[in-house]
Amino acid sequence: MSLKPRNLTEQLVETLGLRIVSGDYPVGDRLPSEQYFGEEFDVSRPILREVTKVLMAKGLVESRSRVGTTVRARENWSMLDPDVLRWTIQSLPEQDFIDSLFDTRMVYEPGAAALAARNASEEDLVRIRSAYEAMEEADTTSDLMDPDLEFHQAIVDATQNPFLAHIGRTLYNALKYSIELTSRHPHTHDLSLPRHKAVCDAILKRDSAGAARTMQILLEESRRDFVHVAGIDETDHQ
Amino acid sequence: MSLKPRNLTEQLVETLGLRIVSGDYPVGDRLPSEQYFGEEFDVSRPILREVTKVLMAKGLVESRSRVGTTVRARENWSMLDPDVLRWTIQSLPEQDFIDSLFDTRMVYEPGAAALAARNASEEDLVRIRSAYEAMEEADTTSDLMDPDLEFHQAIVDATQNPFLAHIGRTLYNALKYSIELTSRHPHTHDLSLPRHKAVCDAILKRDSAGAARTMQILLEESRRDFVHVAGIDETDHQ
DNA sequence: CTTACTCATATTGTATGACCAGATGACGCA
DNA sequence: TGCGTCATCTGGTCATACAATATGAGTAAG
Repeated sequence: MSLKPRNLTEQLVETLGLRIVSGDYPVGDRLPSEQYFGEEFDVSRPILREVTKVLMAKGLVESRSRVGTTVRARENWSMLDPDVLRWTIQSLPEQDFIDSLFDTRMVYEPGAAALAARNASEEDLVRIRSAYEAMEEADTTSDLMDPDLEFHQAIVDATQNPFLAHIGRTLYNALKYSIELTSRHPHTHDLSLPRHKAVCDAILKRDSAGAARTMQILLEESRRDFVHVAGIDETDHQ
Repeated sequence: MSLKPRNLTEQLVETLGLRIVSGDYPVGDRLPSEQYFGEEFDVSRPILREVTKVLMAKGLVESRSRVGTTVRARENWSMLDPDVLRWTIQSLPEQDFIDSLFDTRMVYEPGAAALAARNASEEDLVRIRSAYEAMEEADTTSDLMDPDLEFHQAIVDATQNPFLAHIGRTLYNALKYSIELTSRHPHTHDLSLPRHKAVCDAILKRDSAGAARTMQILLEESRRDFVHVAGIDETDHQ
Protein backbone atom coordinates (compact mmCIF):
# COMPACT_ATOMS: atom_id res chain seq x y z
CA MET A 1 0.00 0.00 0.00
CA SER A 2 1.33 3.33 -1.09
CA LEU A 3 4.66 1.65 -1.60
CA LYS A 4 4.83 2.40 -5.27
CA PRO A 5 7.02 5.45 -5.64
CA ARG A 6 6.19 6.57 -9.12
CA ASN A 7 9.03 9.00 -9.49
CA LEU A 8 12.16 10.27 -7.87
CA THR A 9 10.46 13.07 -6.02
CA GLU A 10 7.98 10.76 -4.32
CA GLN A 11 10.74 8.37 -3.37
CA LEU A 12 12.71 11.14 -1.74
CA VAL A 13 9.67 12.61 -0.02
CA GLU A 14 9.09 9.17 1.43
CA THR A 15 12.67 8.83 2.61
CA LEU A 16 13.10 12.28 4.07
CA GLY A 17 9.60 12.44 5.51
CA LEU A 18 10.18 9.22 7.38
CA ARG A 19 13.54 10.43 8.61
CA ILE A 20 12.03 13.62 9.97
CA VAL A 21 9.07 11.94 11.65
CA SER A 22 11.40 9.34 13.10
CA GLY A 23 13.44 12.10 14.65
CA ASP A 24 16.60 11.58 12.64
CA TYR A 25 16.56 15.31 12.10
CA PRO A 26 15.57 16.81 15.46
CA VAL A 27 12.97 19.52 15.71
CA GLY A 28 14.50 22.94 15.23
CA ASP A 29 17.60 21.62 13.54
CA ARG A 30 18.60 22.62 10.09
CA LEU A 31 18.40 20.01 7.40
CA PRO A 32 21.44 19.41 5.22
CA SER A 33 21.57 21.75 2.26
CA GLU A 34 19.97 20.97 -1.06
CA GLN A 35 23.38 20.41 -2.53
CA TYR A 36 24.30 17.88 0.14
CA PHE A 37 21.13 15.88 -0.39
CA GLY A 38 21.67 16.08 -4.11
CA GLU A 39 24.97 14.29 -3.62
CA GLU A 40 23.69 11.82 -1.03
CA PHE A 41 20.86 10.64 -3.25
CA ASP A 42 22.42 11.49 -6.59
CA VAL A 43 19.55 13.62 -7.78
CA SER A 44 19.41 17.09 -9.21
CA ARG A 45 18.56 20.19 -7.28
CA PRO A 46 15.14 20.80 -8.87
CA ILE A 47 14.06 17.40 -7.54
CA LEU A 48 15.31 18.25 -4.08
CA ARG A 49 13.47 21.52 -4.22
CA GLU A 50 10.24 19.78 -5.14
CA VAL A 51 10.74 17.43 -2.21
CA THR A 52 11.32 20.32 0.16
CA LYS A 53 8.18 22.04 -1.06
CA VAL A 54 6.13 18.90 -0.40
CA LEU A 55 7.54 18.57 3.10
CA MET A 56 6.75 22.23 3.69
CA ALA A 57 3.21 21.68 2.45
CA LYS A 58 2.80 18.96 5.05
CA GLY A 59 4.05 21.27 7.75
CA LEU A 60 7.14 19.24 8.58
CA VAL A 61 9.75 21.84 7.67
CA GLU A 62 10.05 25.50 6.91
CA SER A 63 12.51 27.03 4.56
CA ARG A 64 13.98 30.49 4.95
CA SER A 65 15.71 32.00 2.01
CA ARG A 66 19.48 31.87 2.13
CA VAL A 67 19.42 30.31 5.57
CA GLY A 68 18.27 26.77 5.25
CA THR A 69 15.45 24.37 5.88
CA THR A 70 14.57 23.60 9.48
CA VAL A 71 12.35 20.99 11.07
CA ARG A 72 9.22 22.58 12.53
CA ALA A 73 7.79 21.77 15.93
CA ARG A 74 5.60 18.70 16.00
CA GLU A 75 2.41 20.65 16.63
CA ASN A 76 2.76 22.19 13.19
CA TRP A 77 2.90 18.88 11.41
CA SER A 78 -0.21 17.93 9.47
CA MET A 79 -0.91 14.90 11.59
CA LEU A 80 -3.92 13.98 9.49
CA ASP A 81 -2.03 14.01 6.24
CA PRO A 82 -2.00 10.43 4.92
CA ASP A 83 1.76 10.44 4.43
CA VAL A 84 2.56 11.96 7.79
CA LEU A 85 0.20 9.48 9.38
CA ARG A 86 1.90 6.59 7.64
CA TRP A 87 5.33 7.78 8.69
CA THR A 88 4.04 8.15 12.21
CA ILE A 89 2.75 4.60 12.23
CA GLN A 90 6.06 3.33 10.99
CA SER A 91 8.12 5.15 13.56
CA LEU A 92 5.90 5.12 16.63
CA PRO A 93 5.36 2.15 18.92
CA GLU A 94 2.20 0.56 17.58
CA GLN A 95 0.29 0.60 20.83
CA ASP A 96 0.79 4.34 21.27
CA PHE A 97 -0.60 4.91 17.85
CA ILE A 98 -3.60 2.67 18.37
CA ASP A 99 -4.30 4.37 21.67
CA SER A 100 -4.21 7.84 20.16
CA LEU A 101 -6.30 6.70 17.25
CA PHE A 102 -9.02 5.16 19.37
CA ASP A 103 -9.05 8.07 21.78
CA THR A 104 -9.74 10.27 18.81
CA ARG A 105 -12.40 7.98 17.41
CA MET A 106 -14.14 7.75 20.76
CA VAL A 107 -14.13 11.50 21.07
CA TYR A 108 -15.67 12.28 17.76
CA GLU A 109 -17.40 9.23 16.32
CA PRO A 110 -20.39 9.08 18.70
CA GLY A 111 -21.10 12.72 17.97
CA ALA A 112 -20.63 12.11 14.27
CA ALA A 113 -23.09 9.21 14.40
CA ALA A 114 -25.63 11.43 16.13
CA LEU A 115 -25.19 14.10 13.49
CA ALA A 116 -25.45 11.48 10.77
CA ALA A 117 -28.77 10.32 12.18
CA ARG A 118 -30.05 13.84 11.70
CA ASN A 119 -28.46 14.77 8.39
CA ALA A 120 -28.22 11.55 6.40
CA SER A 121 -29.77 11.52 2.97
CA GLU A 122 -31.71 8.52 1.69
CA GLU A 123 -28.66 7.48 -0.31
CA ASP A 124 -26.53 7.68 2.83
CA LEU A 125 -28.94 5.41 4.69
CA VAL A 126 -28.83 2.86 1.88
CA ARG A 127 -25.06 2.98 1.88
CA ILE A 128 -24.86 2.48 5.63
CA ARG A 129 -27.21 -0.47 5.52
CA SER A 130 -25.40 -2.00 2.57
CA ALA A 131 -22.13 -1.78 4.41
CA TYR A 132 -23.66 -3.50 7.39
CA GLU A 133 -25.08 -6.26 5.24
CA ALA A 134 -21.68 -6.77 3.67
CA MET A 135 -20.31 -7.22 7.16
CA GLU A 136 -22.86 -9.93 7.84
CA GLU A 137 -21.67 -11.85 4.81
CA ALA A 138 -17.98 -11.70 5.64
CA ASP A 139 -16.46 -15.06 6.55
CA THR A 140 -13.07 -14.20 8.01
CA THR A 141 -11.89 -11.31 10.11
CA SER A 142 -9.81 -10.01 7.21
CA ASP A 143 -12.87 -10.05 4.94
CA LEU A 144 -14.60 -8.08 7.62
CA MET A 145 -12.24 -5.14 7.60
CA ASP A 146 -13.26 -3.43 4.38
CA PRO A 147 -17.02 -3.47 4.97
CA ASP A 148 -16.39 -2.45 8.56
CA LEU A 149 -14.42 0.60 7.53
CA GLU A 150 -16.93 1.34 4.79
CA PHE A 151 -19.65 1.24 7.45
CA HIS A 152 -17.91 3.85 9.54
CA GLN A 153 -17.00 5.93 6.53
CA ALA A 154 -20.59 5.91 5.30
CA ILE A 155 -21.68 7.21 8.68
CA VAL A 156 -19.27 10.13 8.83
CA ASP A 157 -20.01 10.97 5.20
CA ALA A 158 -23.68 11.07 6.14
CA THR A 159 -22.99 13.97 8.48
CA GLN A 160 -22.76 16.08 5.30
CA ASN A 161 -19.88 17.81 7.04
CA PRO A 162 -16.69 18.02 4.98
CA PHE A 163 -14.43 18.28 8.02
CA LEU A 164 -15.86 15.31 9.85
CA ALA A 165 -15.93 13.27 6.66
CA HIS A 166 -12.32 14.09 6.00
CA ILE A 167 -11.18 13.30 9.51
CA GLY A 168 -12.91 9.93 9.32
CA ARG A 169 -11.50 9.06 5.95
CA THR A 170 -8.00 9.81 7.12
CA LEU A 171 -8.24 7.92 10.38
CA TYR A 172 -9.81 4.82 8.85
CA ASN A 173 -7.16 4.67 6.17
CA ALA A 174 -4.53 4.92 8.87
CA LEU A 175 -6.20 2.17 10.84
CA LYS A 176 -6.35 -0.03 7.79
CA TYR A 177 -2.74 0.61 6.97
CA SER A 178 -1.73 -0.14 10.53
CA ILE A 179 -3.57 -3.46 10.46
CA GLU A 180 -2.08 -4.43 7.14
CA LEU A 181 1.37 -3.41 8.22
CA THR A 182 1.31 -5.66 11.26
CA SER A 183 -0.77 -8.41 9.59
CA ARG A 184 -2.63 -8.70 12.87
CA HIS A 185 -6.34 -8.46 12.49
CA PRO A 186 -8.24 -7.66 15.65
CA HIS A 187 -9.94 -10.58 17.28
CA THR A 188 -13.55 -9.71 16.53
CA HIS A 189 -15.95 -10.09 19.38
CA ASP A 190 -19.09 -12.18 18.97
CA LEU A 191 -21.19 -9.16 19.83
CA SER A 192 -19.54 -7.07 17.16
CA LEU A 193 -22.16 -7.70 14.51
CA PRO A 194 -25.20 -7.06 16.71
CA ARG A 195 -23.61 -3.91 17.97
CA HIS A 196 -23.00 -2.65 14.49
CA LYS A 197 -26.62 -3.49 13.80
CA ALA A 198 -27.66 -1.40 16.76
CA VAL A 199 -25.82 1.61 15.38
CA CYS A 200 -27.23 0.98 11.93
CA ASP A 201 -30.78 0.71 13.22
CA ALA A 202 -30.49 3.83 15.34
CA ILE A 203 -29.33 5.89 12.39
CA LEU A 204 -32.00 4.44 10.11
CA LYS A 205 -34.57 5.43 12.70
CA ARG A 206 -32.89 8.84 12.87
CA ASP A 207 -32.42 8.35 16.59
CA SER A 208 -29.40 10.54 17.15
CA ALA A 209 -29.08 9.92 20.89
CA GLY A 210 -29.26 6.19 20.29
CA ALA A 211 -26.71 6.43 17.49
CA ALA A 212 -24.26 8.17 19.78
CA ARG A 213 -24.82 5.70 22.60
CA THR A 214 -24.51 2.56 20.49
CA MET A 215 -21.52 3.93 18.64
CA GLN A 216 -19.73 4.53 21.90
CA ILE A 217 -20.35 0.97 23.01
CA LEU A 218 -19.18 -0.28 19.65
CA LEU A 219 -15.94 1.64 19.88
CA GLU A 220 -15.20 0.52 23.42
CA GLU A 221 -15.56 -3.05 22.32
CA SER A 222 -13.54 -2.53 19.17
CA ARG A 223 -10.78 -1.03 21.22
CA ARG A 224 -10.74 -4.04 23.53
CA ASP A 225 -10.36 -6.27 20.48
CA PHE A 226 -7.27 -4.37 19.54
CA VAL A 227 -5.83 -4.44 23.01
CA HIS A 228 -6.51 -8.15 23.08
CA VAL A 229 -4.56 -8.72 19.91
CA ALA A 230 -1.73 -6.54 21.14
CA GLY A 231 -1.66 -8.52 24.38
CA ILE A 232 -1.43 -11.82 22.54
CA ASP A 233 1.35 -10.46 20.45
CA GLU A 234 3.37 -9.40 23.46
CA THR A 235 3.16 -12.78 25.13
CA ASP A 236 4.17 -14.41 21.88
CA HIS A 237 7.39 -12.52 21.98
CA GLN A 238 8.28 -13.66 25.46
CA MET B 1 -2.74 37.15 7.73
CA SER B 2 -0.82 34.77 5.57
CA LEU B 3 -0.93 37.39 2.85
CA LYS B 4 2.81 37.72 2.59
CA PRO B 5 3.89 35.65 -0.38
CA ARG B 6 7.56 35.27 0.21
CA ASN B 7 8.42 33.88 -3.15
CA LEU B 8 7.02 33.11 -6.56
CA THR B 9 6.09 29.55 -5.69
CA GLU B 10 3.97 30.56 -2.72
CA GLN B 11 2.25 33.24 -4.75
CA LEU B 12 1.31 30.77 -7.43
CA VAL B 13 0.22 28.12 -4.93
CA GLU B 14 -2.06 30.75 -3.46
CA THR B 15 -3.48 31.71 -6.84
CA LEU B 16 -3.98 28.23 -8.23
CA GLY B 17 -5.12 26.72 -4.94
CA LEU B 18 -7.81 29.34 -4.63
CA ARG B 19 -8.86 28.82 -8.23
CA ILE B 20 -9.22 25.09 -7.69
CA VAL B 21 -11.12 25.36 -4.43
CA SER B 22 -13.35 28.00 -5.97
CA GLY B 23 -14.21 25.59 -8.70
CA ASP B 24 -12.60 27.48 -11.58
CA TYR B 25 -11.08 24.17 -12.58
CA PRO B 26 -13.84 21.60 -12.08
CA VAL B 27 -13.20 18.32 -10.33
CA GLY B 28 -11.89 15.72 -12.72
CA ASP B 29 -10.80 18.24 -15.31
CA ARG B 30 -7.26 18.55 -16.48
CA LEU B 31 -5.38 21.65 -15.52
CA PRO B 32 -3.62 23.60 -18.25
CA SER B 33 -0.16 22.30 -18.96
CA GLU B 34 2.90 23.49 -17.14
CA GLN B 35 3.97 25.34 -20.23
CA TYR B 36 0.67 27.19 -20.45
CA PHE B 37 0.83 28.30 -16.84
CA GLY B 38 4.42 29.30 -17.33
CA GLU B 39 3.31 31.71 -20.02
CA GLU B 40 0.21 32.92 -18.17
CA PHE B 41 2.18 33.83 -15.08
CA ASP B 42 5.54 34.38 -16.72
CA VAL B 43 7.44 31.98 -14.51
CA SER B 44 9.79 29.15 -15.28
CA ARG B 45 8.86 25.50 -15.37
CA PRO B 46 10.68 24.51 -12.16
CA ILE B 47 8.51 26.98 -10.28
CA LEU B 48 5.37 25.57 -11.82
CA ARG B 49 6.49 22.09 -10.93
CA GLU B 50 7.05 23.08 -7.32
CA VAL B 51 3.58 24.58 -7.24
CA THR B 52 2.06 21.42 -8.65
CA LYS B 53 3.86 19.33 -6.07
CA VAL B 54 2.50 21.46 -3.27
CA LEU B 55 -1.04 21.20 -4.59
CA MET B 56 -0.57 17.45 -4.87
CA ALA B 57 0.67 17.31 -1.29
CA LYS B 58 -2.53 19.02 -0.18
CA GLY B 59 -4.59 16.49 -2.08
CA LEU B 60 -6.09 18.98 -4.51
CA VAL B 61 -4.67 17.53 -7.70
CA GLU B 62 -2.97 14.45 -8.97
CA SER B 63 -0.44 14.35 -11.71
CA ARG B 64 0.02 11.45 -14.07
CA SER B 65 3.12 11.28 -16.13
CA ARG B 66 2.73 12.30 -19.74
CA VAL B 67 -0.99 12.81 -19.26
CA GLY B 68 -1.51 15.88 -17.20
CA THR B 69 -2.58 17.21 -13.84
CA THR B 70 -6.20 16.70 -12.87
CA VAL B 71 -8.31 18.07 -10.03
CA ARG B 72 -9.11 15.36 -7.52
CA ALA B 73 -12.52 14.77 -5.98
CA ARG B 74 -13.28 16.97 -3.02
CA GLU B 75 -13.17 14.14 -0.52
CA ASN B 76 -9.47 13.77 -1.21
CA TRP B 77 -8.67 17.36 -0.40
CA SER B 78 -6.90 17.92 2.90
CA MET B 79 -9.71 19.96 4.36
CA LEU B 80 -7.76 20.55 7.55
CA ASP B 81 -4.75 21.94 5.79
CA PRO B 82 -4.44 25.60 6.77
CA ASP B 83 -4.18 26.75 3.18
CA VAL B 84 -7.04 24.64 1.92
CA LEU B 85 -9.09 25.85 4.82
CA ARG B 86 -8.31 29.45 4.02
CA TRP B 87 -9.20 29.00 0.37
CA THR B 88 -12.40 27.34 1.43
CA ILE B 89 -13.31 30.25 3.65
CA GLN B 90 -12.63 32.69 0.85
CA SER B 91 -14.73 30.84 -1.69
CA LEU B 92 -17.55 29.40 0.38
CA PRO B 93 -20.53 31.37 1.67
CA GLU B 94 -19.50 32.35 5.16
CA GLN B 95 -22.52 30.90 6.93
CA ASP B 96 -21.96 27.45 5.41
CA PHE B 97 -18.41 27.48 6.67
CA ILE B 98 -19.36 28.60 10.16
CA ASP B 99 -22.05 25.93 10.30
CA SER B 100 -19.67 23.18 9.29
CA LEU B 101 -17.05 24.45 11.67
CA PHE B 102 -19.35 24.57 14.66
CA ASP B 103 -20.89 21.21 13.85
CA THR B 104 -17.40 19.81 13.97
CA ARG B 105 -16.53 21.60 17.17
CA MET B 106 -19.71 20.42 18.84
CA VAL B 107 -18.98 16.89 17.80
CA TYR B 108 -15.51 16.69 19.12
CA GLU B 109 -14.86 19.40 21.65
CA PRO B 110 -17.00 18.09 24.53
CA GLY B 111 -15.28 14.74 24.23
CA ALA B 112 -11.93 16.43 24.03
CA ALA B 113 -12.68 18.40 27.17
CA ALA B 114 -13.60 15.20 28.97
CA LEU B 115 -10.37 13.58 27.87
CA ALA B 116 -8.44 16.67 28.90
CA ALA B 117 -9.94 16.46 32.39
CA ARG B 118 -8.44 12.98 32.67
CA ASN B 119 -5.10 13.49 30.94
CA ALA B 120 -4.08 17.07 31.64
CA SER B 121 -0.69 17.61 33.21
CA GLU B 122 -0.16 20.20 35.90
CA GLU B 123 1.31 22.54 33.30
CA ASP B 124 -1.76 22.06 31.15
CA LEU B 125 -4.03 23.01 34.04
CA VAL B 126 -2.02 26.15 34.69
CA ARG B 127 -2.20 27.06 31.04
CA ILE B 128 -5.95 26.55 30.90
CA ARG B 129 -6.52 28.66 33.98
CA SER B 130 -4.18 31.38 32.72
CA ALA B 131 -6.07 31.55 29.46
CA TYR B 132 -9.32 31.91 31.34
CA GLU B 133 -7.91 34.66 33.53
CA ALA B 134 -6.73 36.48 30.43
CA MET B 135 -10.28 36.31 29.16
CA GLU B 136 -11.50 37.95 32.33
CA GLU B 137 -9.18 40.86 31.79
CA ALA B 138 -10.13 41.51 28.19
CA ASP B 139 -12.00 44.76 27.63
CA THR B 140 -13.37 44.50 24.11
CA THR B 141 -14.67 41.56 22.13
CA SER B 142 -11.67 41.71 19.83
CA ASP B 143 -9.33 41.55 22.83
CA LEU B 144 -11.28 38.52 23.90
CA MET B 145 -10.60 36.46 20.81
CA ASP B 146 -7.00 35.49 21.39
CA PRO B 147 -7.36 34.35 25.01
CA ASP B 148 -10.57 32.59 24.06
CA LEU B 149 -8.87 30.59 21.35
CA GLU B 150 -5.90 29.98 23.62
CA PHE B 151 -8.33 28.62 26.21
CA HIS B 152 -9.75 26.09 23.80
CA GLN B 153 -6.35 25.25 22.39
CA ALA B 154 -4.97 24.63 25.86
CA ILE B 155 -7.79 22.20 26.50
CA VAL B 156 -7.30 20.13 23.37
CA ASP B 157 -3.55 20.15 23.93
CA ALA B 158 -4.20 18.80 27.41
CA THR B 159 -5.70 15.66 25.91
CA GLN B 160 -2.12 14.65 25.17
CA ASN B 161 -3.48 13.37 21.89
CA PRO B 162 -1.64 14.62 18.80
CA PHE B 163 -4.60 14.13 16.49
CA LEU B 164 -7.09 15.98 18.65
CA ALA B 165 -4.56 18.73 19.34
CA HIS B 166 -3.92 19.13 15.64
CA ILE B 167 -7.59 19.22 14.71
CA GLY B 168 -8.19 21.88 17.31
CA ARG B 169 -5.27 24.02 16.26
CA THR B 170 -6.39 23.94 12.67
CA LEU B 171 -10.02 24.73 13.34
CA TYR B 172 -9.29 27.57 15.74
CA ASN B 173 -6.91 29.16 13.28
CA ALA B 174 -9.58 28.91 10.63
CA LEU B 175 -12.12 30.45 12.96
CA LYS B 176 -9.77 33.28 13.77
CA TYR B 177 -9.02 33.89 10.12
CA SER B 178 -12.70 33.89 9.31
CA ILE B 179 -13.42 36.46 11.98
CA GLU B 180 -10.57 38.67 10.90
CA LEU B 181 -11.54 38.38 7.25
CA THR B 182 -15.05 39.59 7.89
CA SER B 183 -14.08 42.02 10.67
CA ARG B 184 -17.21 40.89 12.44
CA HIS B 185 -16.58 39.76 15.96
CA PRO B 186 -19.29 37.65 17.49
CA HIS B 187 -21.54 39.43 19.89
CA THR B 188 -20.36 37.88 23.11
CA HIS B 189 -23.07 36.81 25.47
CA ASP B 190 -23.05 38.01 29.06
CA LEU B 191 -22.93 34.43 30.25
CA SER B 192 -19.88 33.65 28.14
CA LEU B 193 -17.37 34.25 30.89
CA PRO B 194 -19.15 32.24 33.60
CA ARG B 195 -19.61 29.39 31.18
CA HIS B 196 -15.94 29.36 30.33
CA LYS B 197 -15.30 29.35 34.04
CA ALA B 198 -17.53 26.32 34.42
CA VAL B 199 -15.49 24.43 31.86
CA CYS B 200 -12.28 25.57 33.46
CA ASP B 201 -13.38 24.50 36.92
CA ALA B 202 -14.60 21.13 35.73
CA ILE B 203 -11.27 20.33 34.12
CA LEU B 204 -9.32 21.58 37.14
CA LYS B 205 -11.41 19.26 39.29
CA ARG B 206 -10.76 16.51 36.74
CA ASP B 207 -14.49 16.10 36.33
CA SER B 208 -14.62 14.74 32.81
CA ALA B 209 -18.39 14.37 32.61
CA GLY B 210 -18.79 17.92 33.81
CA ALA B 211 -16.20 19.16 31.36
CA ALA B 212 -18.06 17.59 28.46
CA ARG B 213 -21.40 18.95 29.62
CA THR B 214 -20.24 22.49 30.25
CA MET B 215 -18.27 22.55 27.02
CA GLN B 216 -21.33 21.58 25.07
CA ILE B 217 -23.33 24.40 26.61
CA LEU B 218 -20.51 26.79 25.91
CA LEU B 219 -20.40 25.84 22.26
CA GLU B 220 -24.13 26.09 21.78
CA GLU B 221 -24.03 29.58 23.15
CA SER B 222 -20.99 30.51 21.13
CA ARG B 223 -22.70 29.30 18.00
CA ARG B 224 -25.72 31.45 18.76
CA ASP B 225 -23.43 34.45 19.07
CA PHE B 226 -22.19 33.79 15.56
CA VAL B 227 -25.63 33.28 14.13
CA HIS B 228 -26.67 36.50 15.80
CA VAL B 229 -23.90 38.43 14.12
CA ALA B 230 -24.65 36.84 10.78
CA GLY B 231 -28.30 37.76 11.17
CA ILE B 232 -27.51 41.37 11.92
CA ASP B 233 -25.26 41.50 8.92
CA GLU B 234 -27.94 40.21 6.60
CA THR B 235 -30.50 42.75 7.69
CA ASP B 236 -27.92 45.48 7.28
CA HIS B 237 -27.62 44.59 3.65
CA GLN B 238 -31.31 44.86 2.97
C1' DC C 1 40.58 44.16 24.33
C1' DT C 2 36.24 45.38 22.53
C1' DT C 3 33.41 46.95 19.04
C1' DA C 4 32.09 47.80 14.41
C1' DC C 5 32.68 47.05 9.78
C1' DT C 6 33.84 44.42 5.50
C1' DC C 7 33.55 40.71 2.71
C1' DA C 8 33.88 35.86 1.16
C1' DT C 9 30.92 32.04 1.63
C1' DA C 10 27.00 29.27 1.92
C1' DT C 11 22.29 28.61 0.71
C1' DT C 12 18.02 29.19 -1.22
C1' DG C 13 15.32 31.47 -5.30
C1' DT C 14 14.82 31.60 -10.16
C1' DA C 15 15.55 30.82 -15.02
C1' DT C 16 16.97 28.45 -19.27
C1' DG C 17 17.38 24.77 -22.19
C1' DA C 18 17.71 20.20 -23.13
C1' DC C 19 16.49 15.28 -23.47
C1' DC C 20 13.69 11.16 -22.33
C1' DA C 21 9.67 8.17 -22.32
C1' DG C 22 5.15 7.15 -22.46
C1' DA C 23 0.17 8.47 -23.30
C1' DT C 24 -2.80 10.35 -26.80
C1' DG C 25 -5.09 11.15 -30.81
C1' DA C 26 -5.02 11.93 -35.71
C1' DC C 27 -3.90 10.09 -39.81
C1' DG C 28 -3.40 6.83 -43.36
C1' DC C 29 -3.67 2.24 -44.88
C1' DA C 30 -5.85 -2.23 -45.42
C1' DT D 1 -15.01 0.52 -41.15
C1' DG D 2 -11.30 -1.03 -38.45
C1' DC D 3 -6.59 -1.29 -37.39
C1' DG D 4 -1.89 0.10 -36.85
C1' DT D 5 1.53 3.72 -37.13
C1' DC D 6 3.54 7.91 -35.77
C1' DA D 7 3.93 12.87 -34.69
C1' DT D 8 2.79 15.47 -30.79
C1' DC D 9 1.95 16.66 -26.15
C1' DT D 10 3.13 16.28 -21.42
C1' DG D 11 5.30 15.40 -17.31
C1' DG D 12 10.07 13.61 -15.30
C1' DT D 13 14.77 14.57 -14.95
C1' DC D 14 19.06 16.82 -15.38
C1' DA D 15 22.90 20.34 -15.83
C1' DT D 16 24.05 24.85 -15.42
C1' DA D 17 24.00 29.55 -14.38
C1' DC D 18 23.07 33.70 -12.01
C1' DA D 19 20.78 36.45 -8.28
C1' DA D 20 20.26 37.87 -3.63
C1' DT D 21 21.07 37.86 1.07
C1' DA D 22 21.93 35.76 5.90
C1' DT D 23 25.85 34.32 8.17
C1' DG D 24 30.16 34.19 10.18
C1' DA D 25 35.05 34.86 9.86
C1' DG D 26 38.32 38.12 9.47
C1' DT D 27 39.79 42.90 9.76
C1' DA D 28 40.01 47.56 11.06
C1' DA D 29 38.78 51.11 14.21
C1' DG D 30 38.16 52.70 18.86
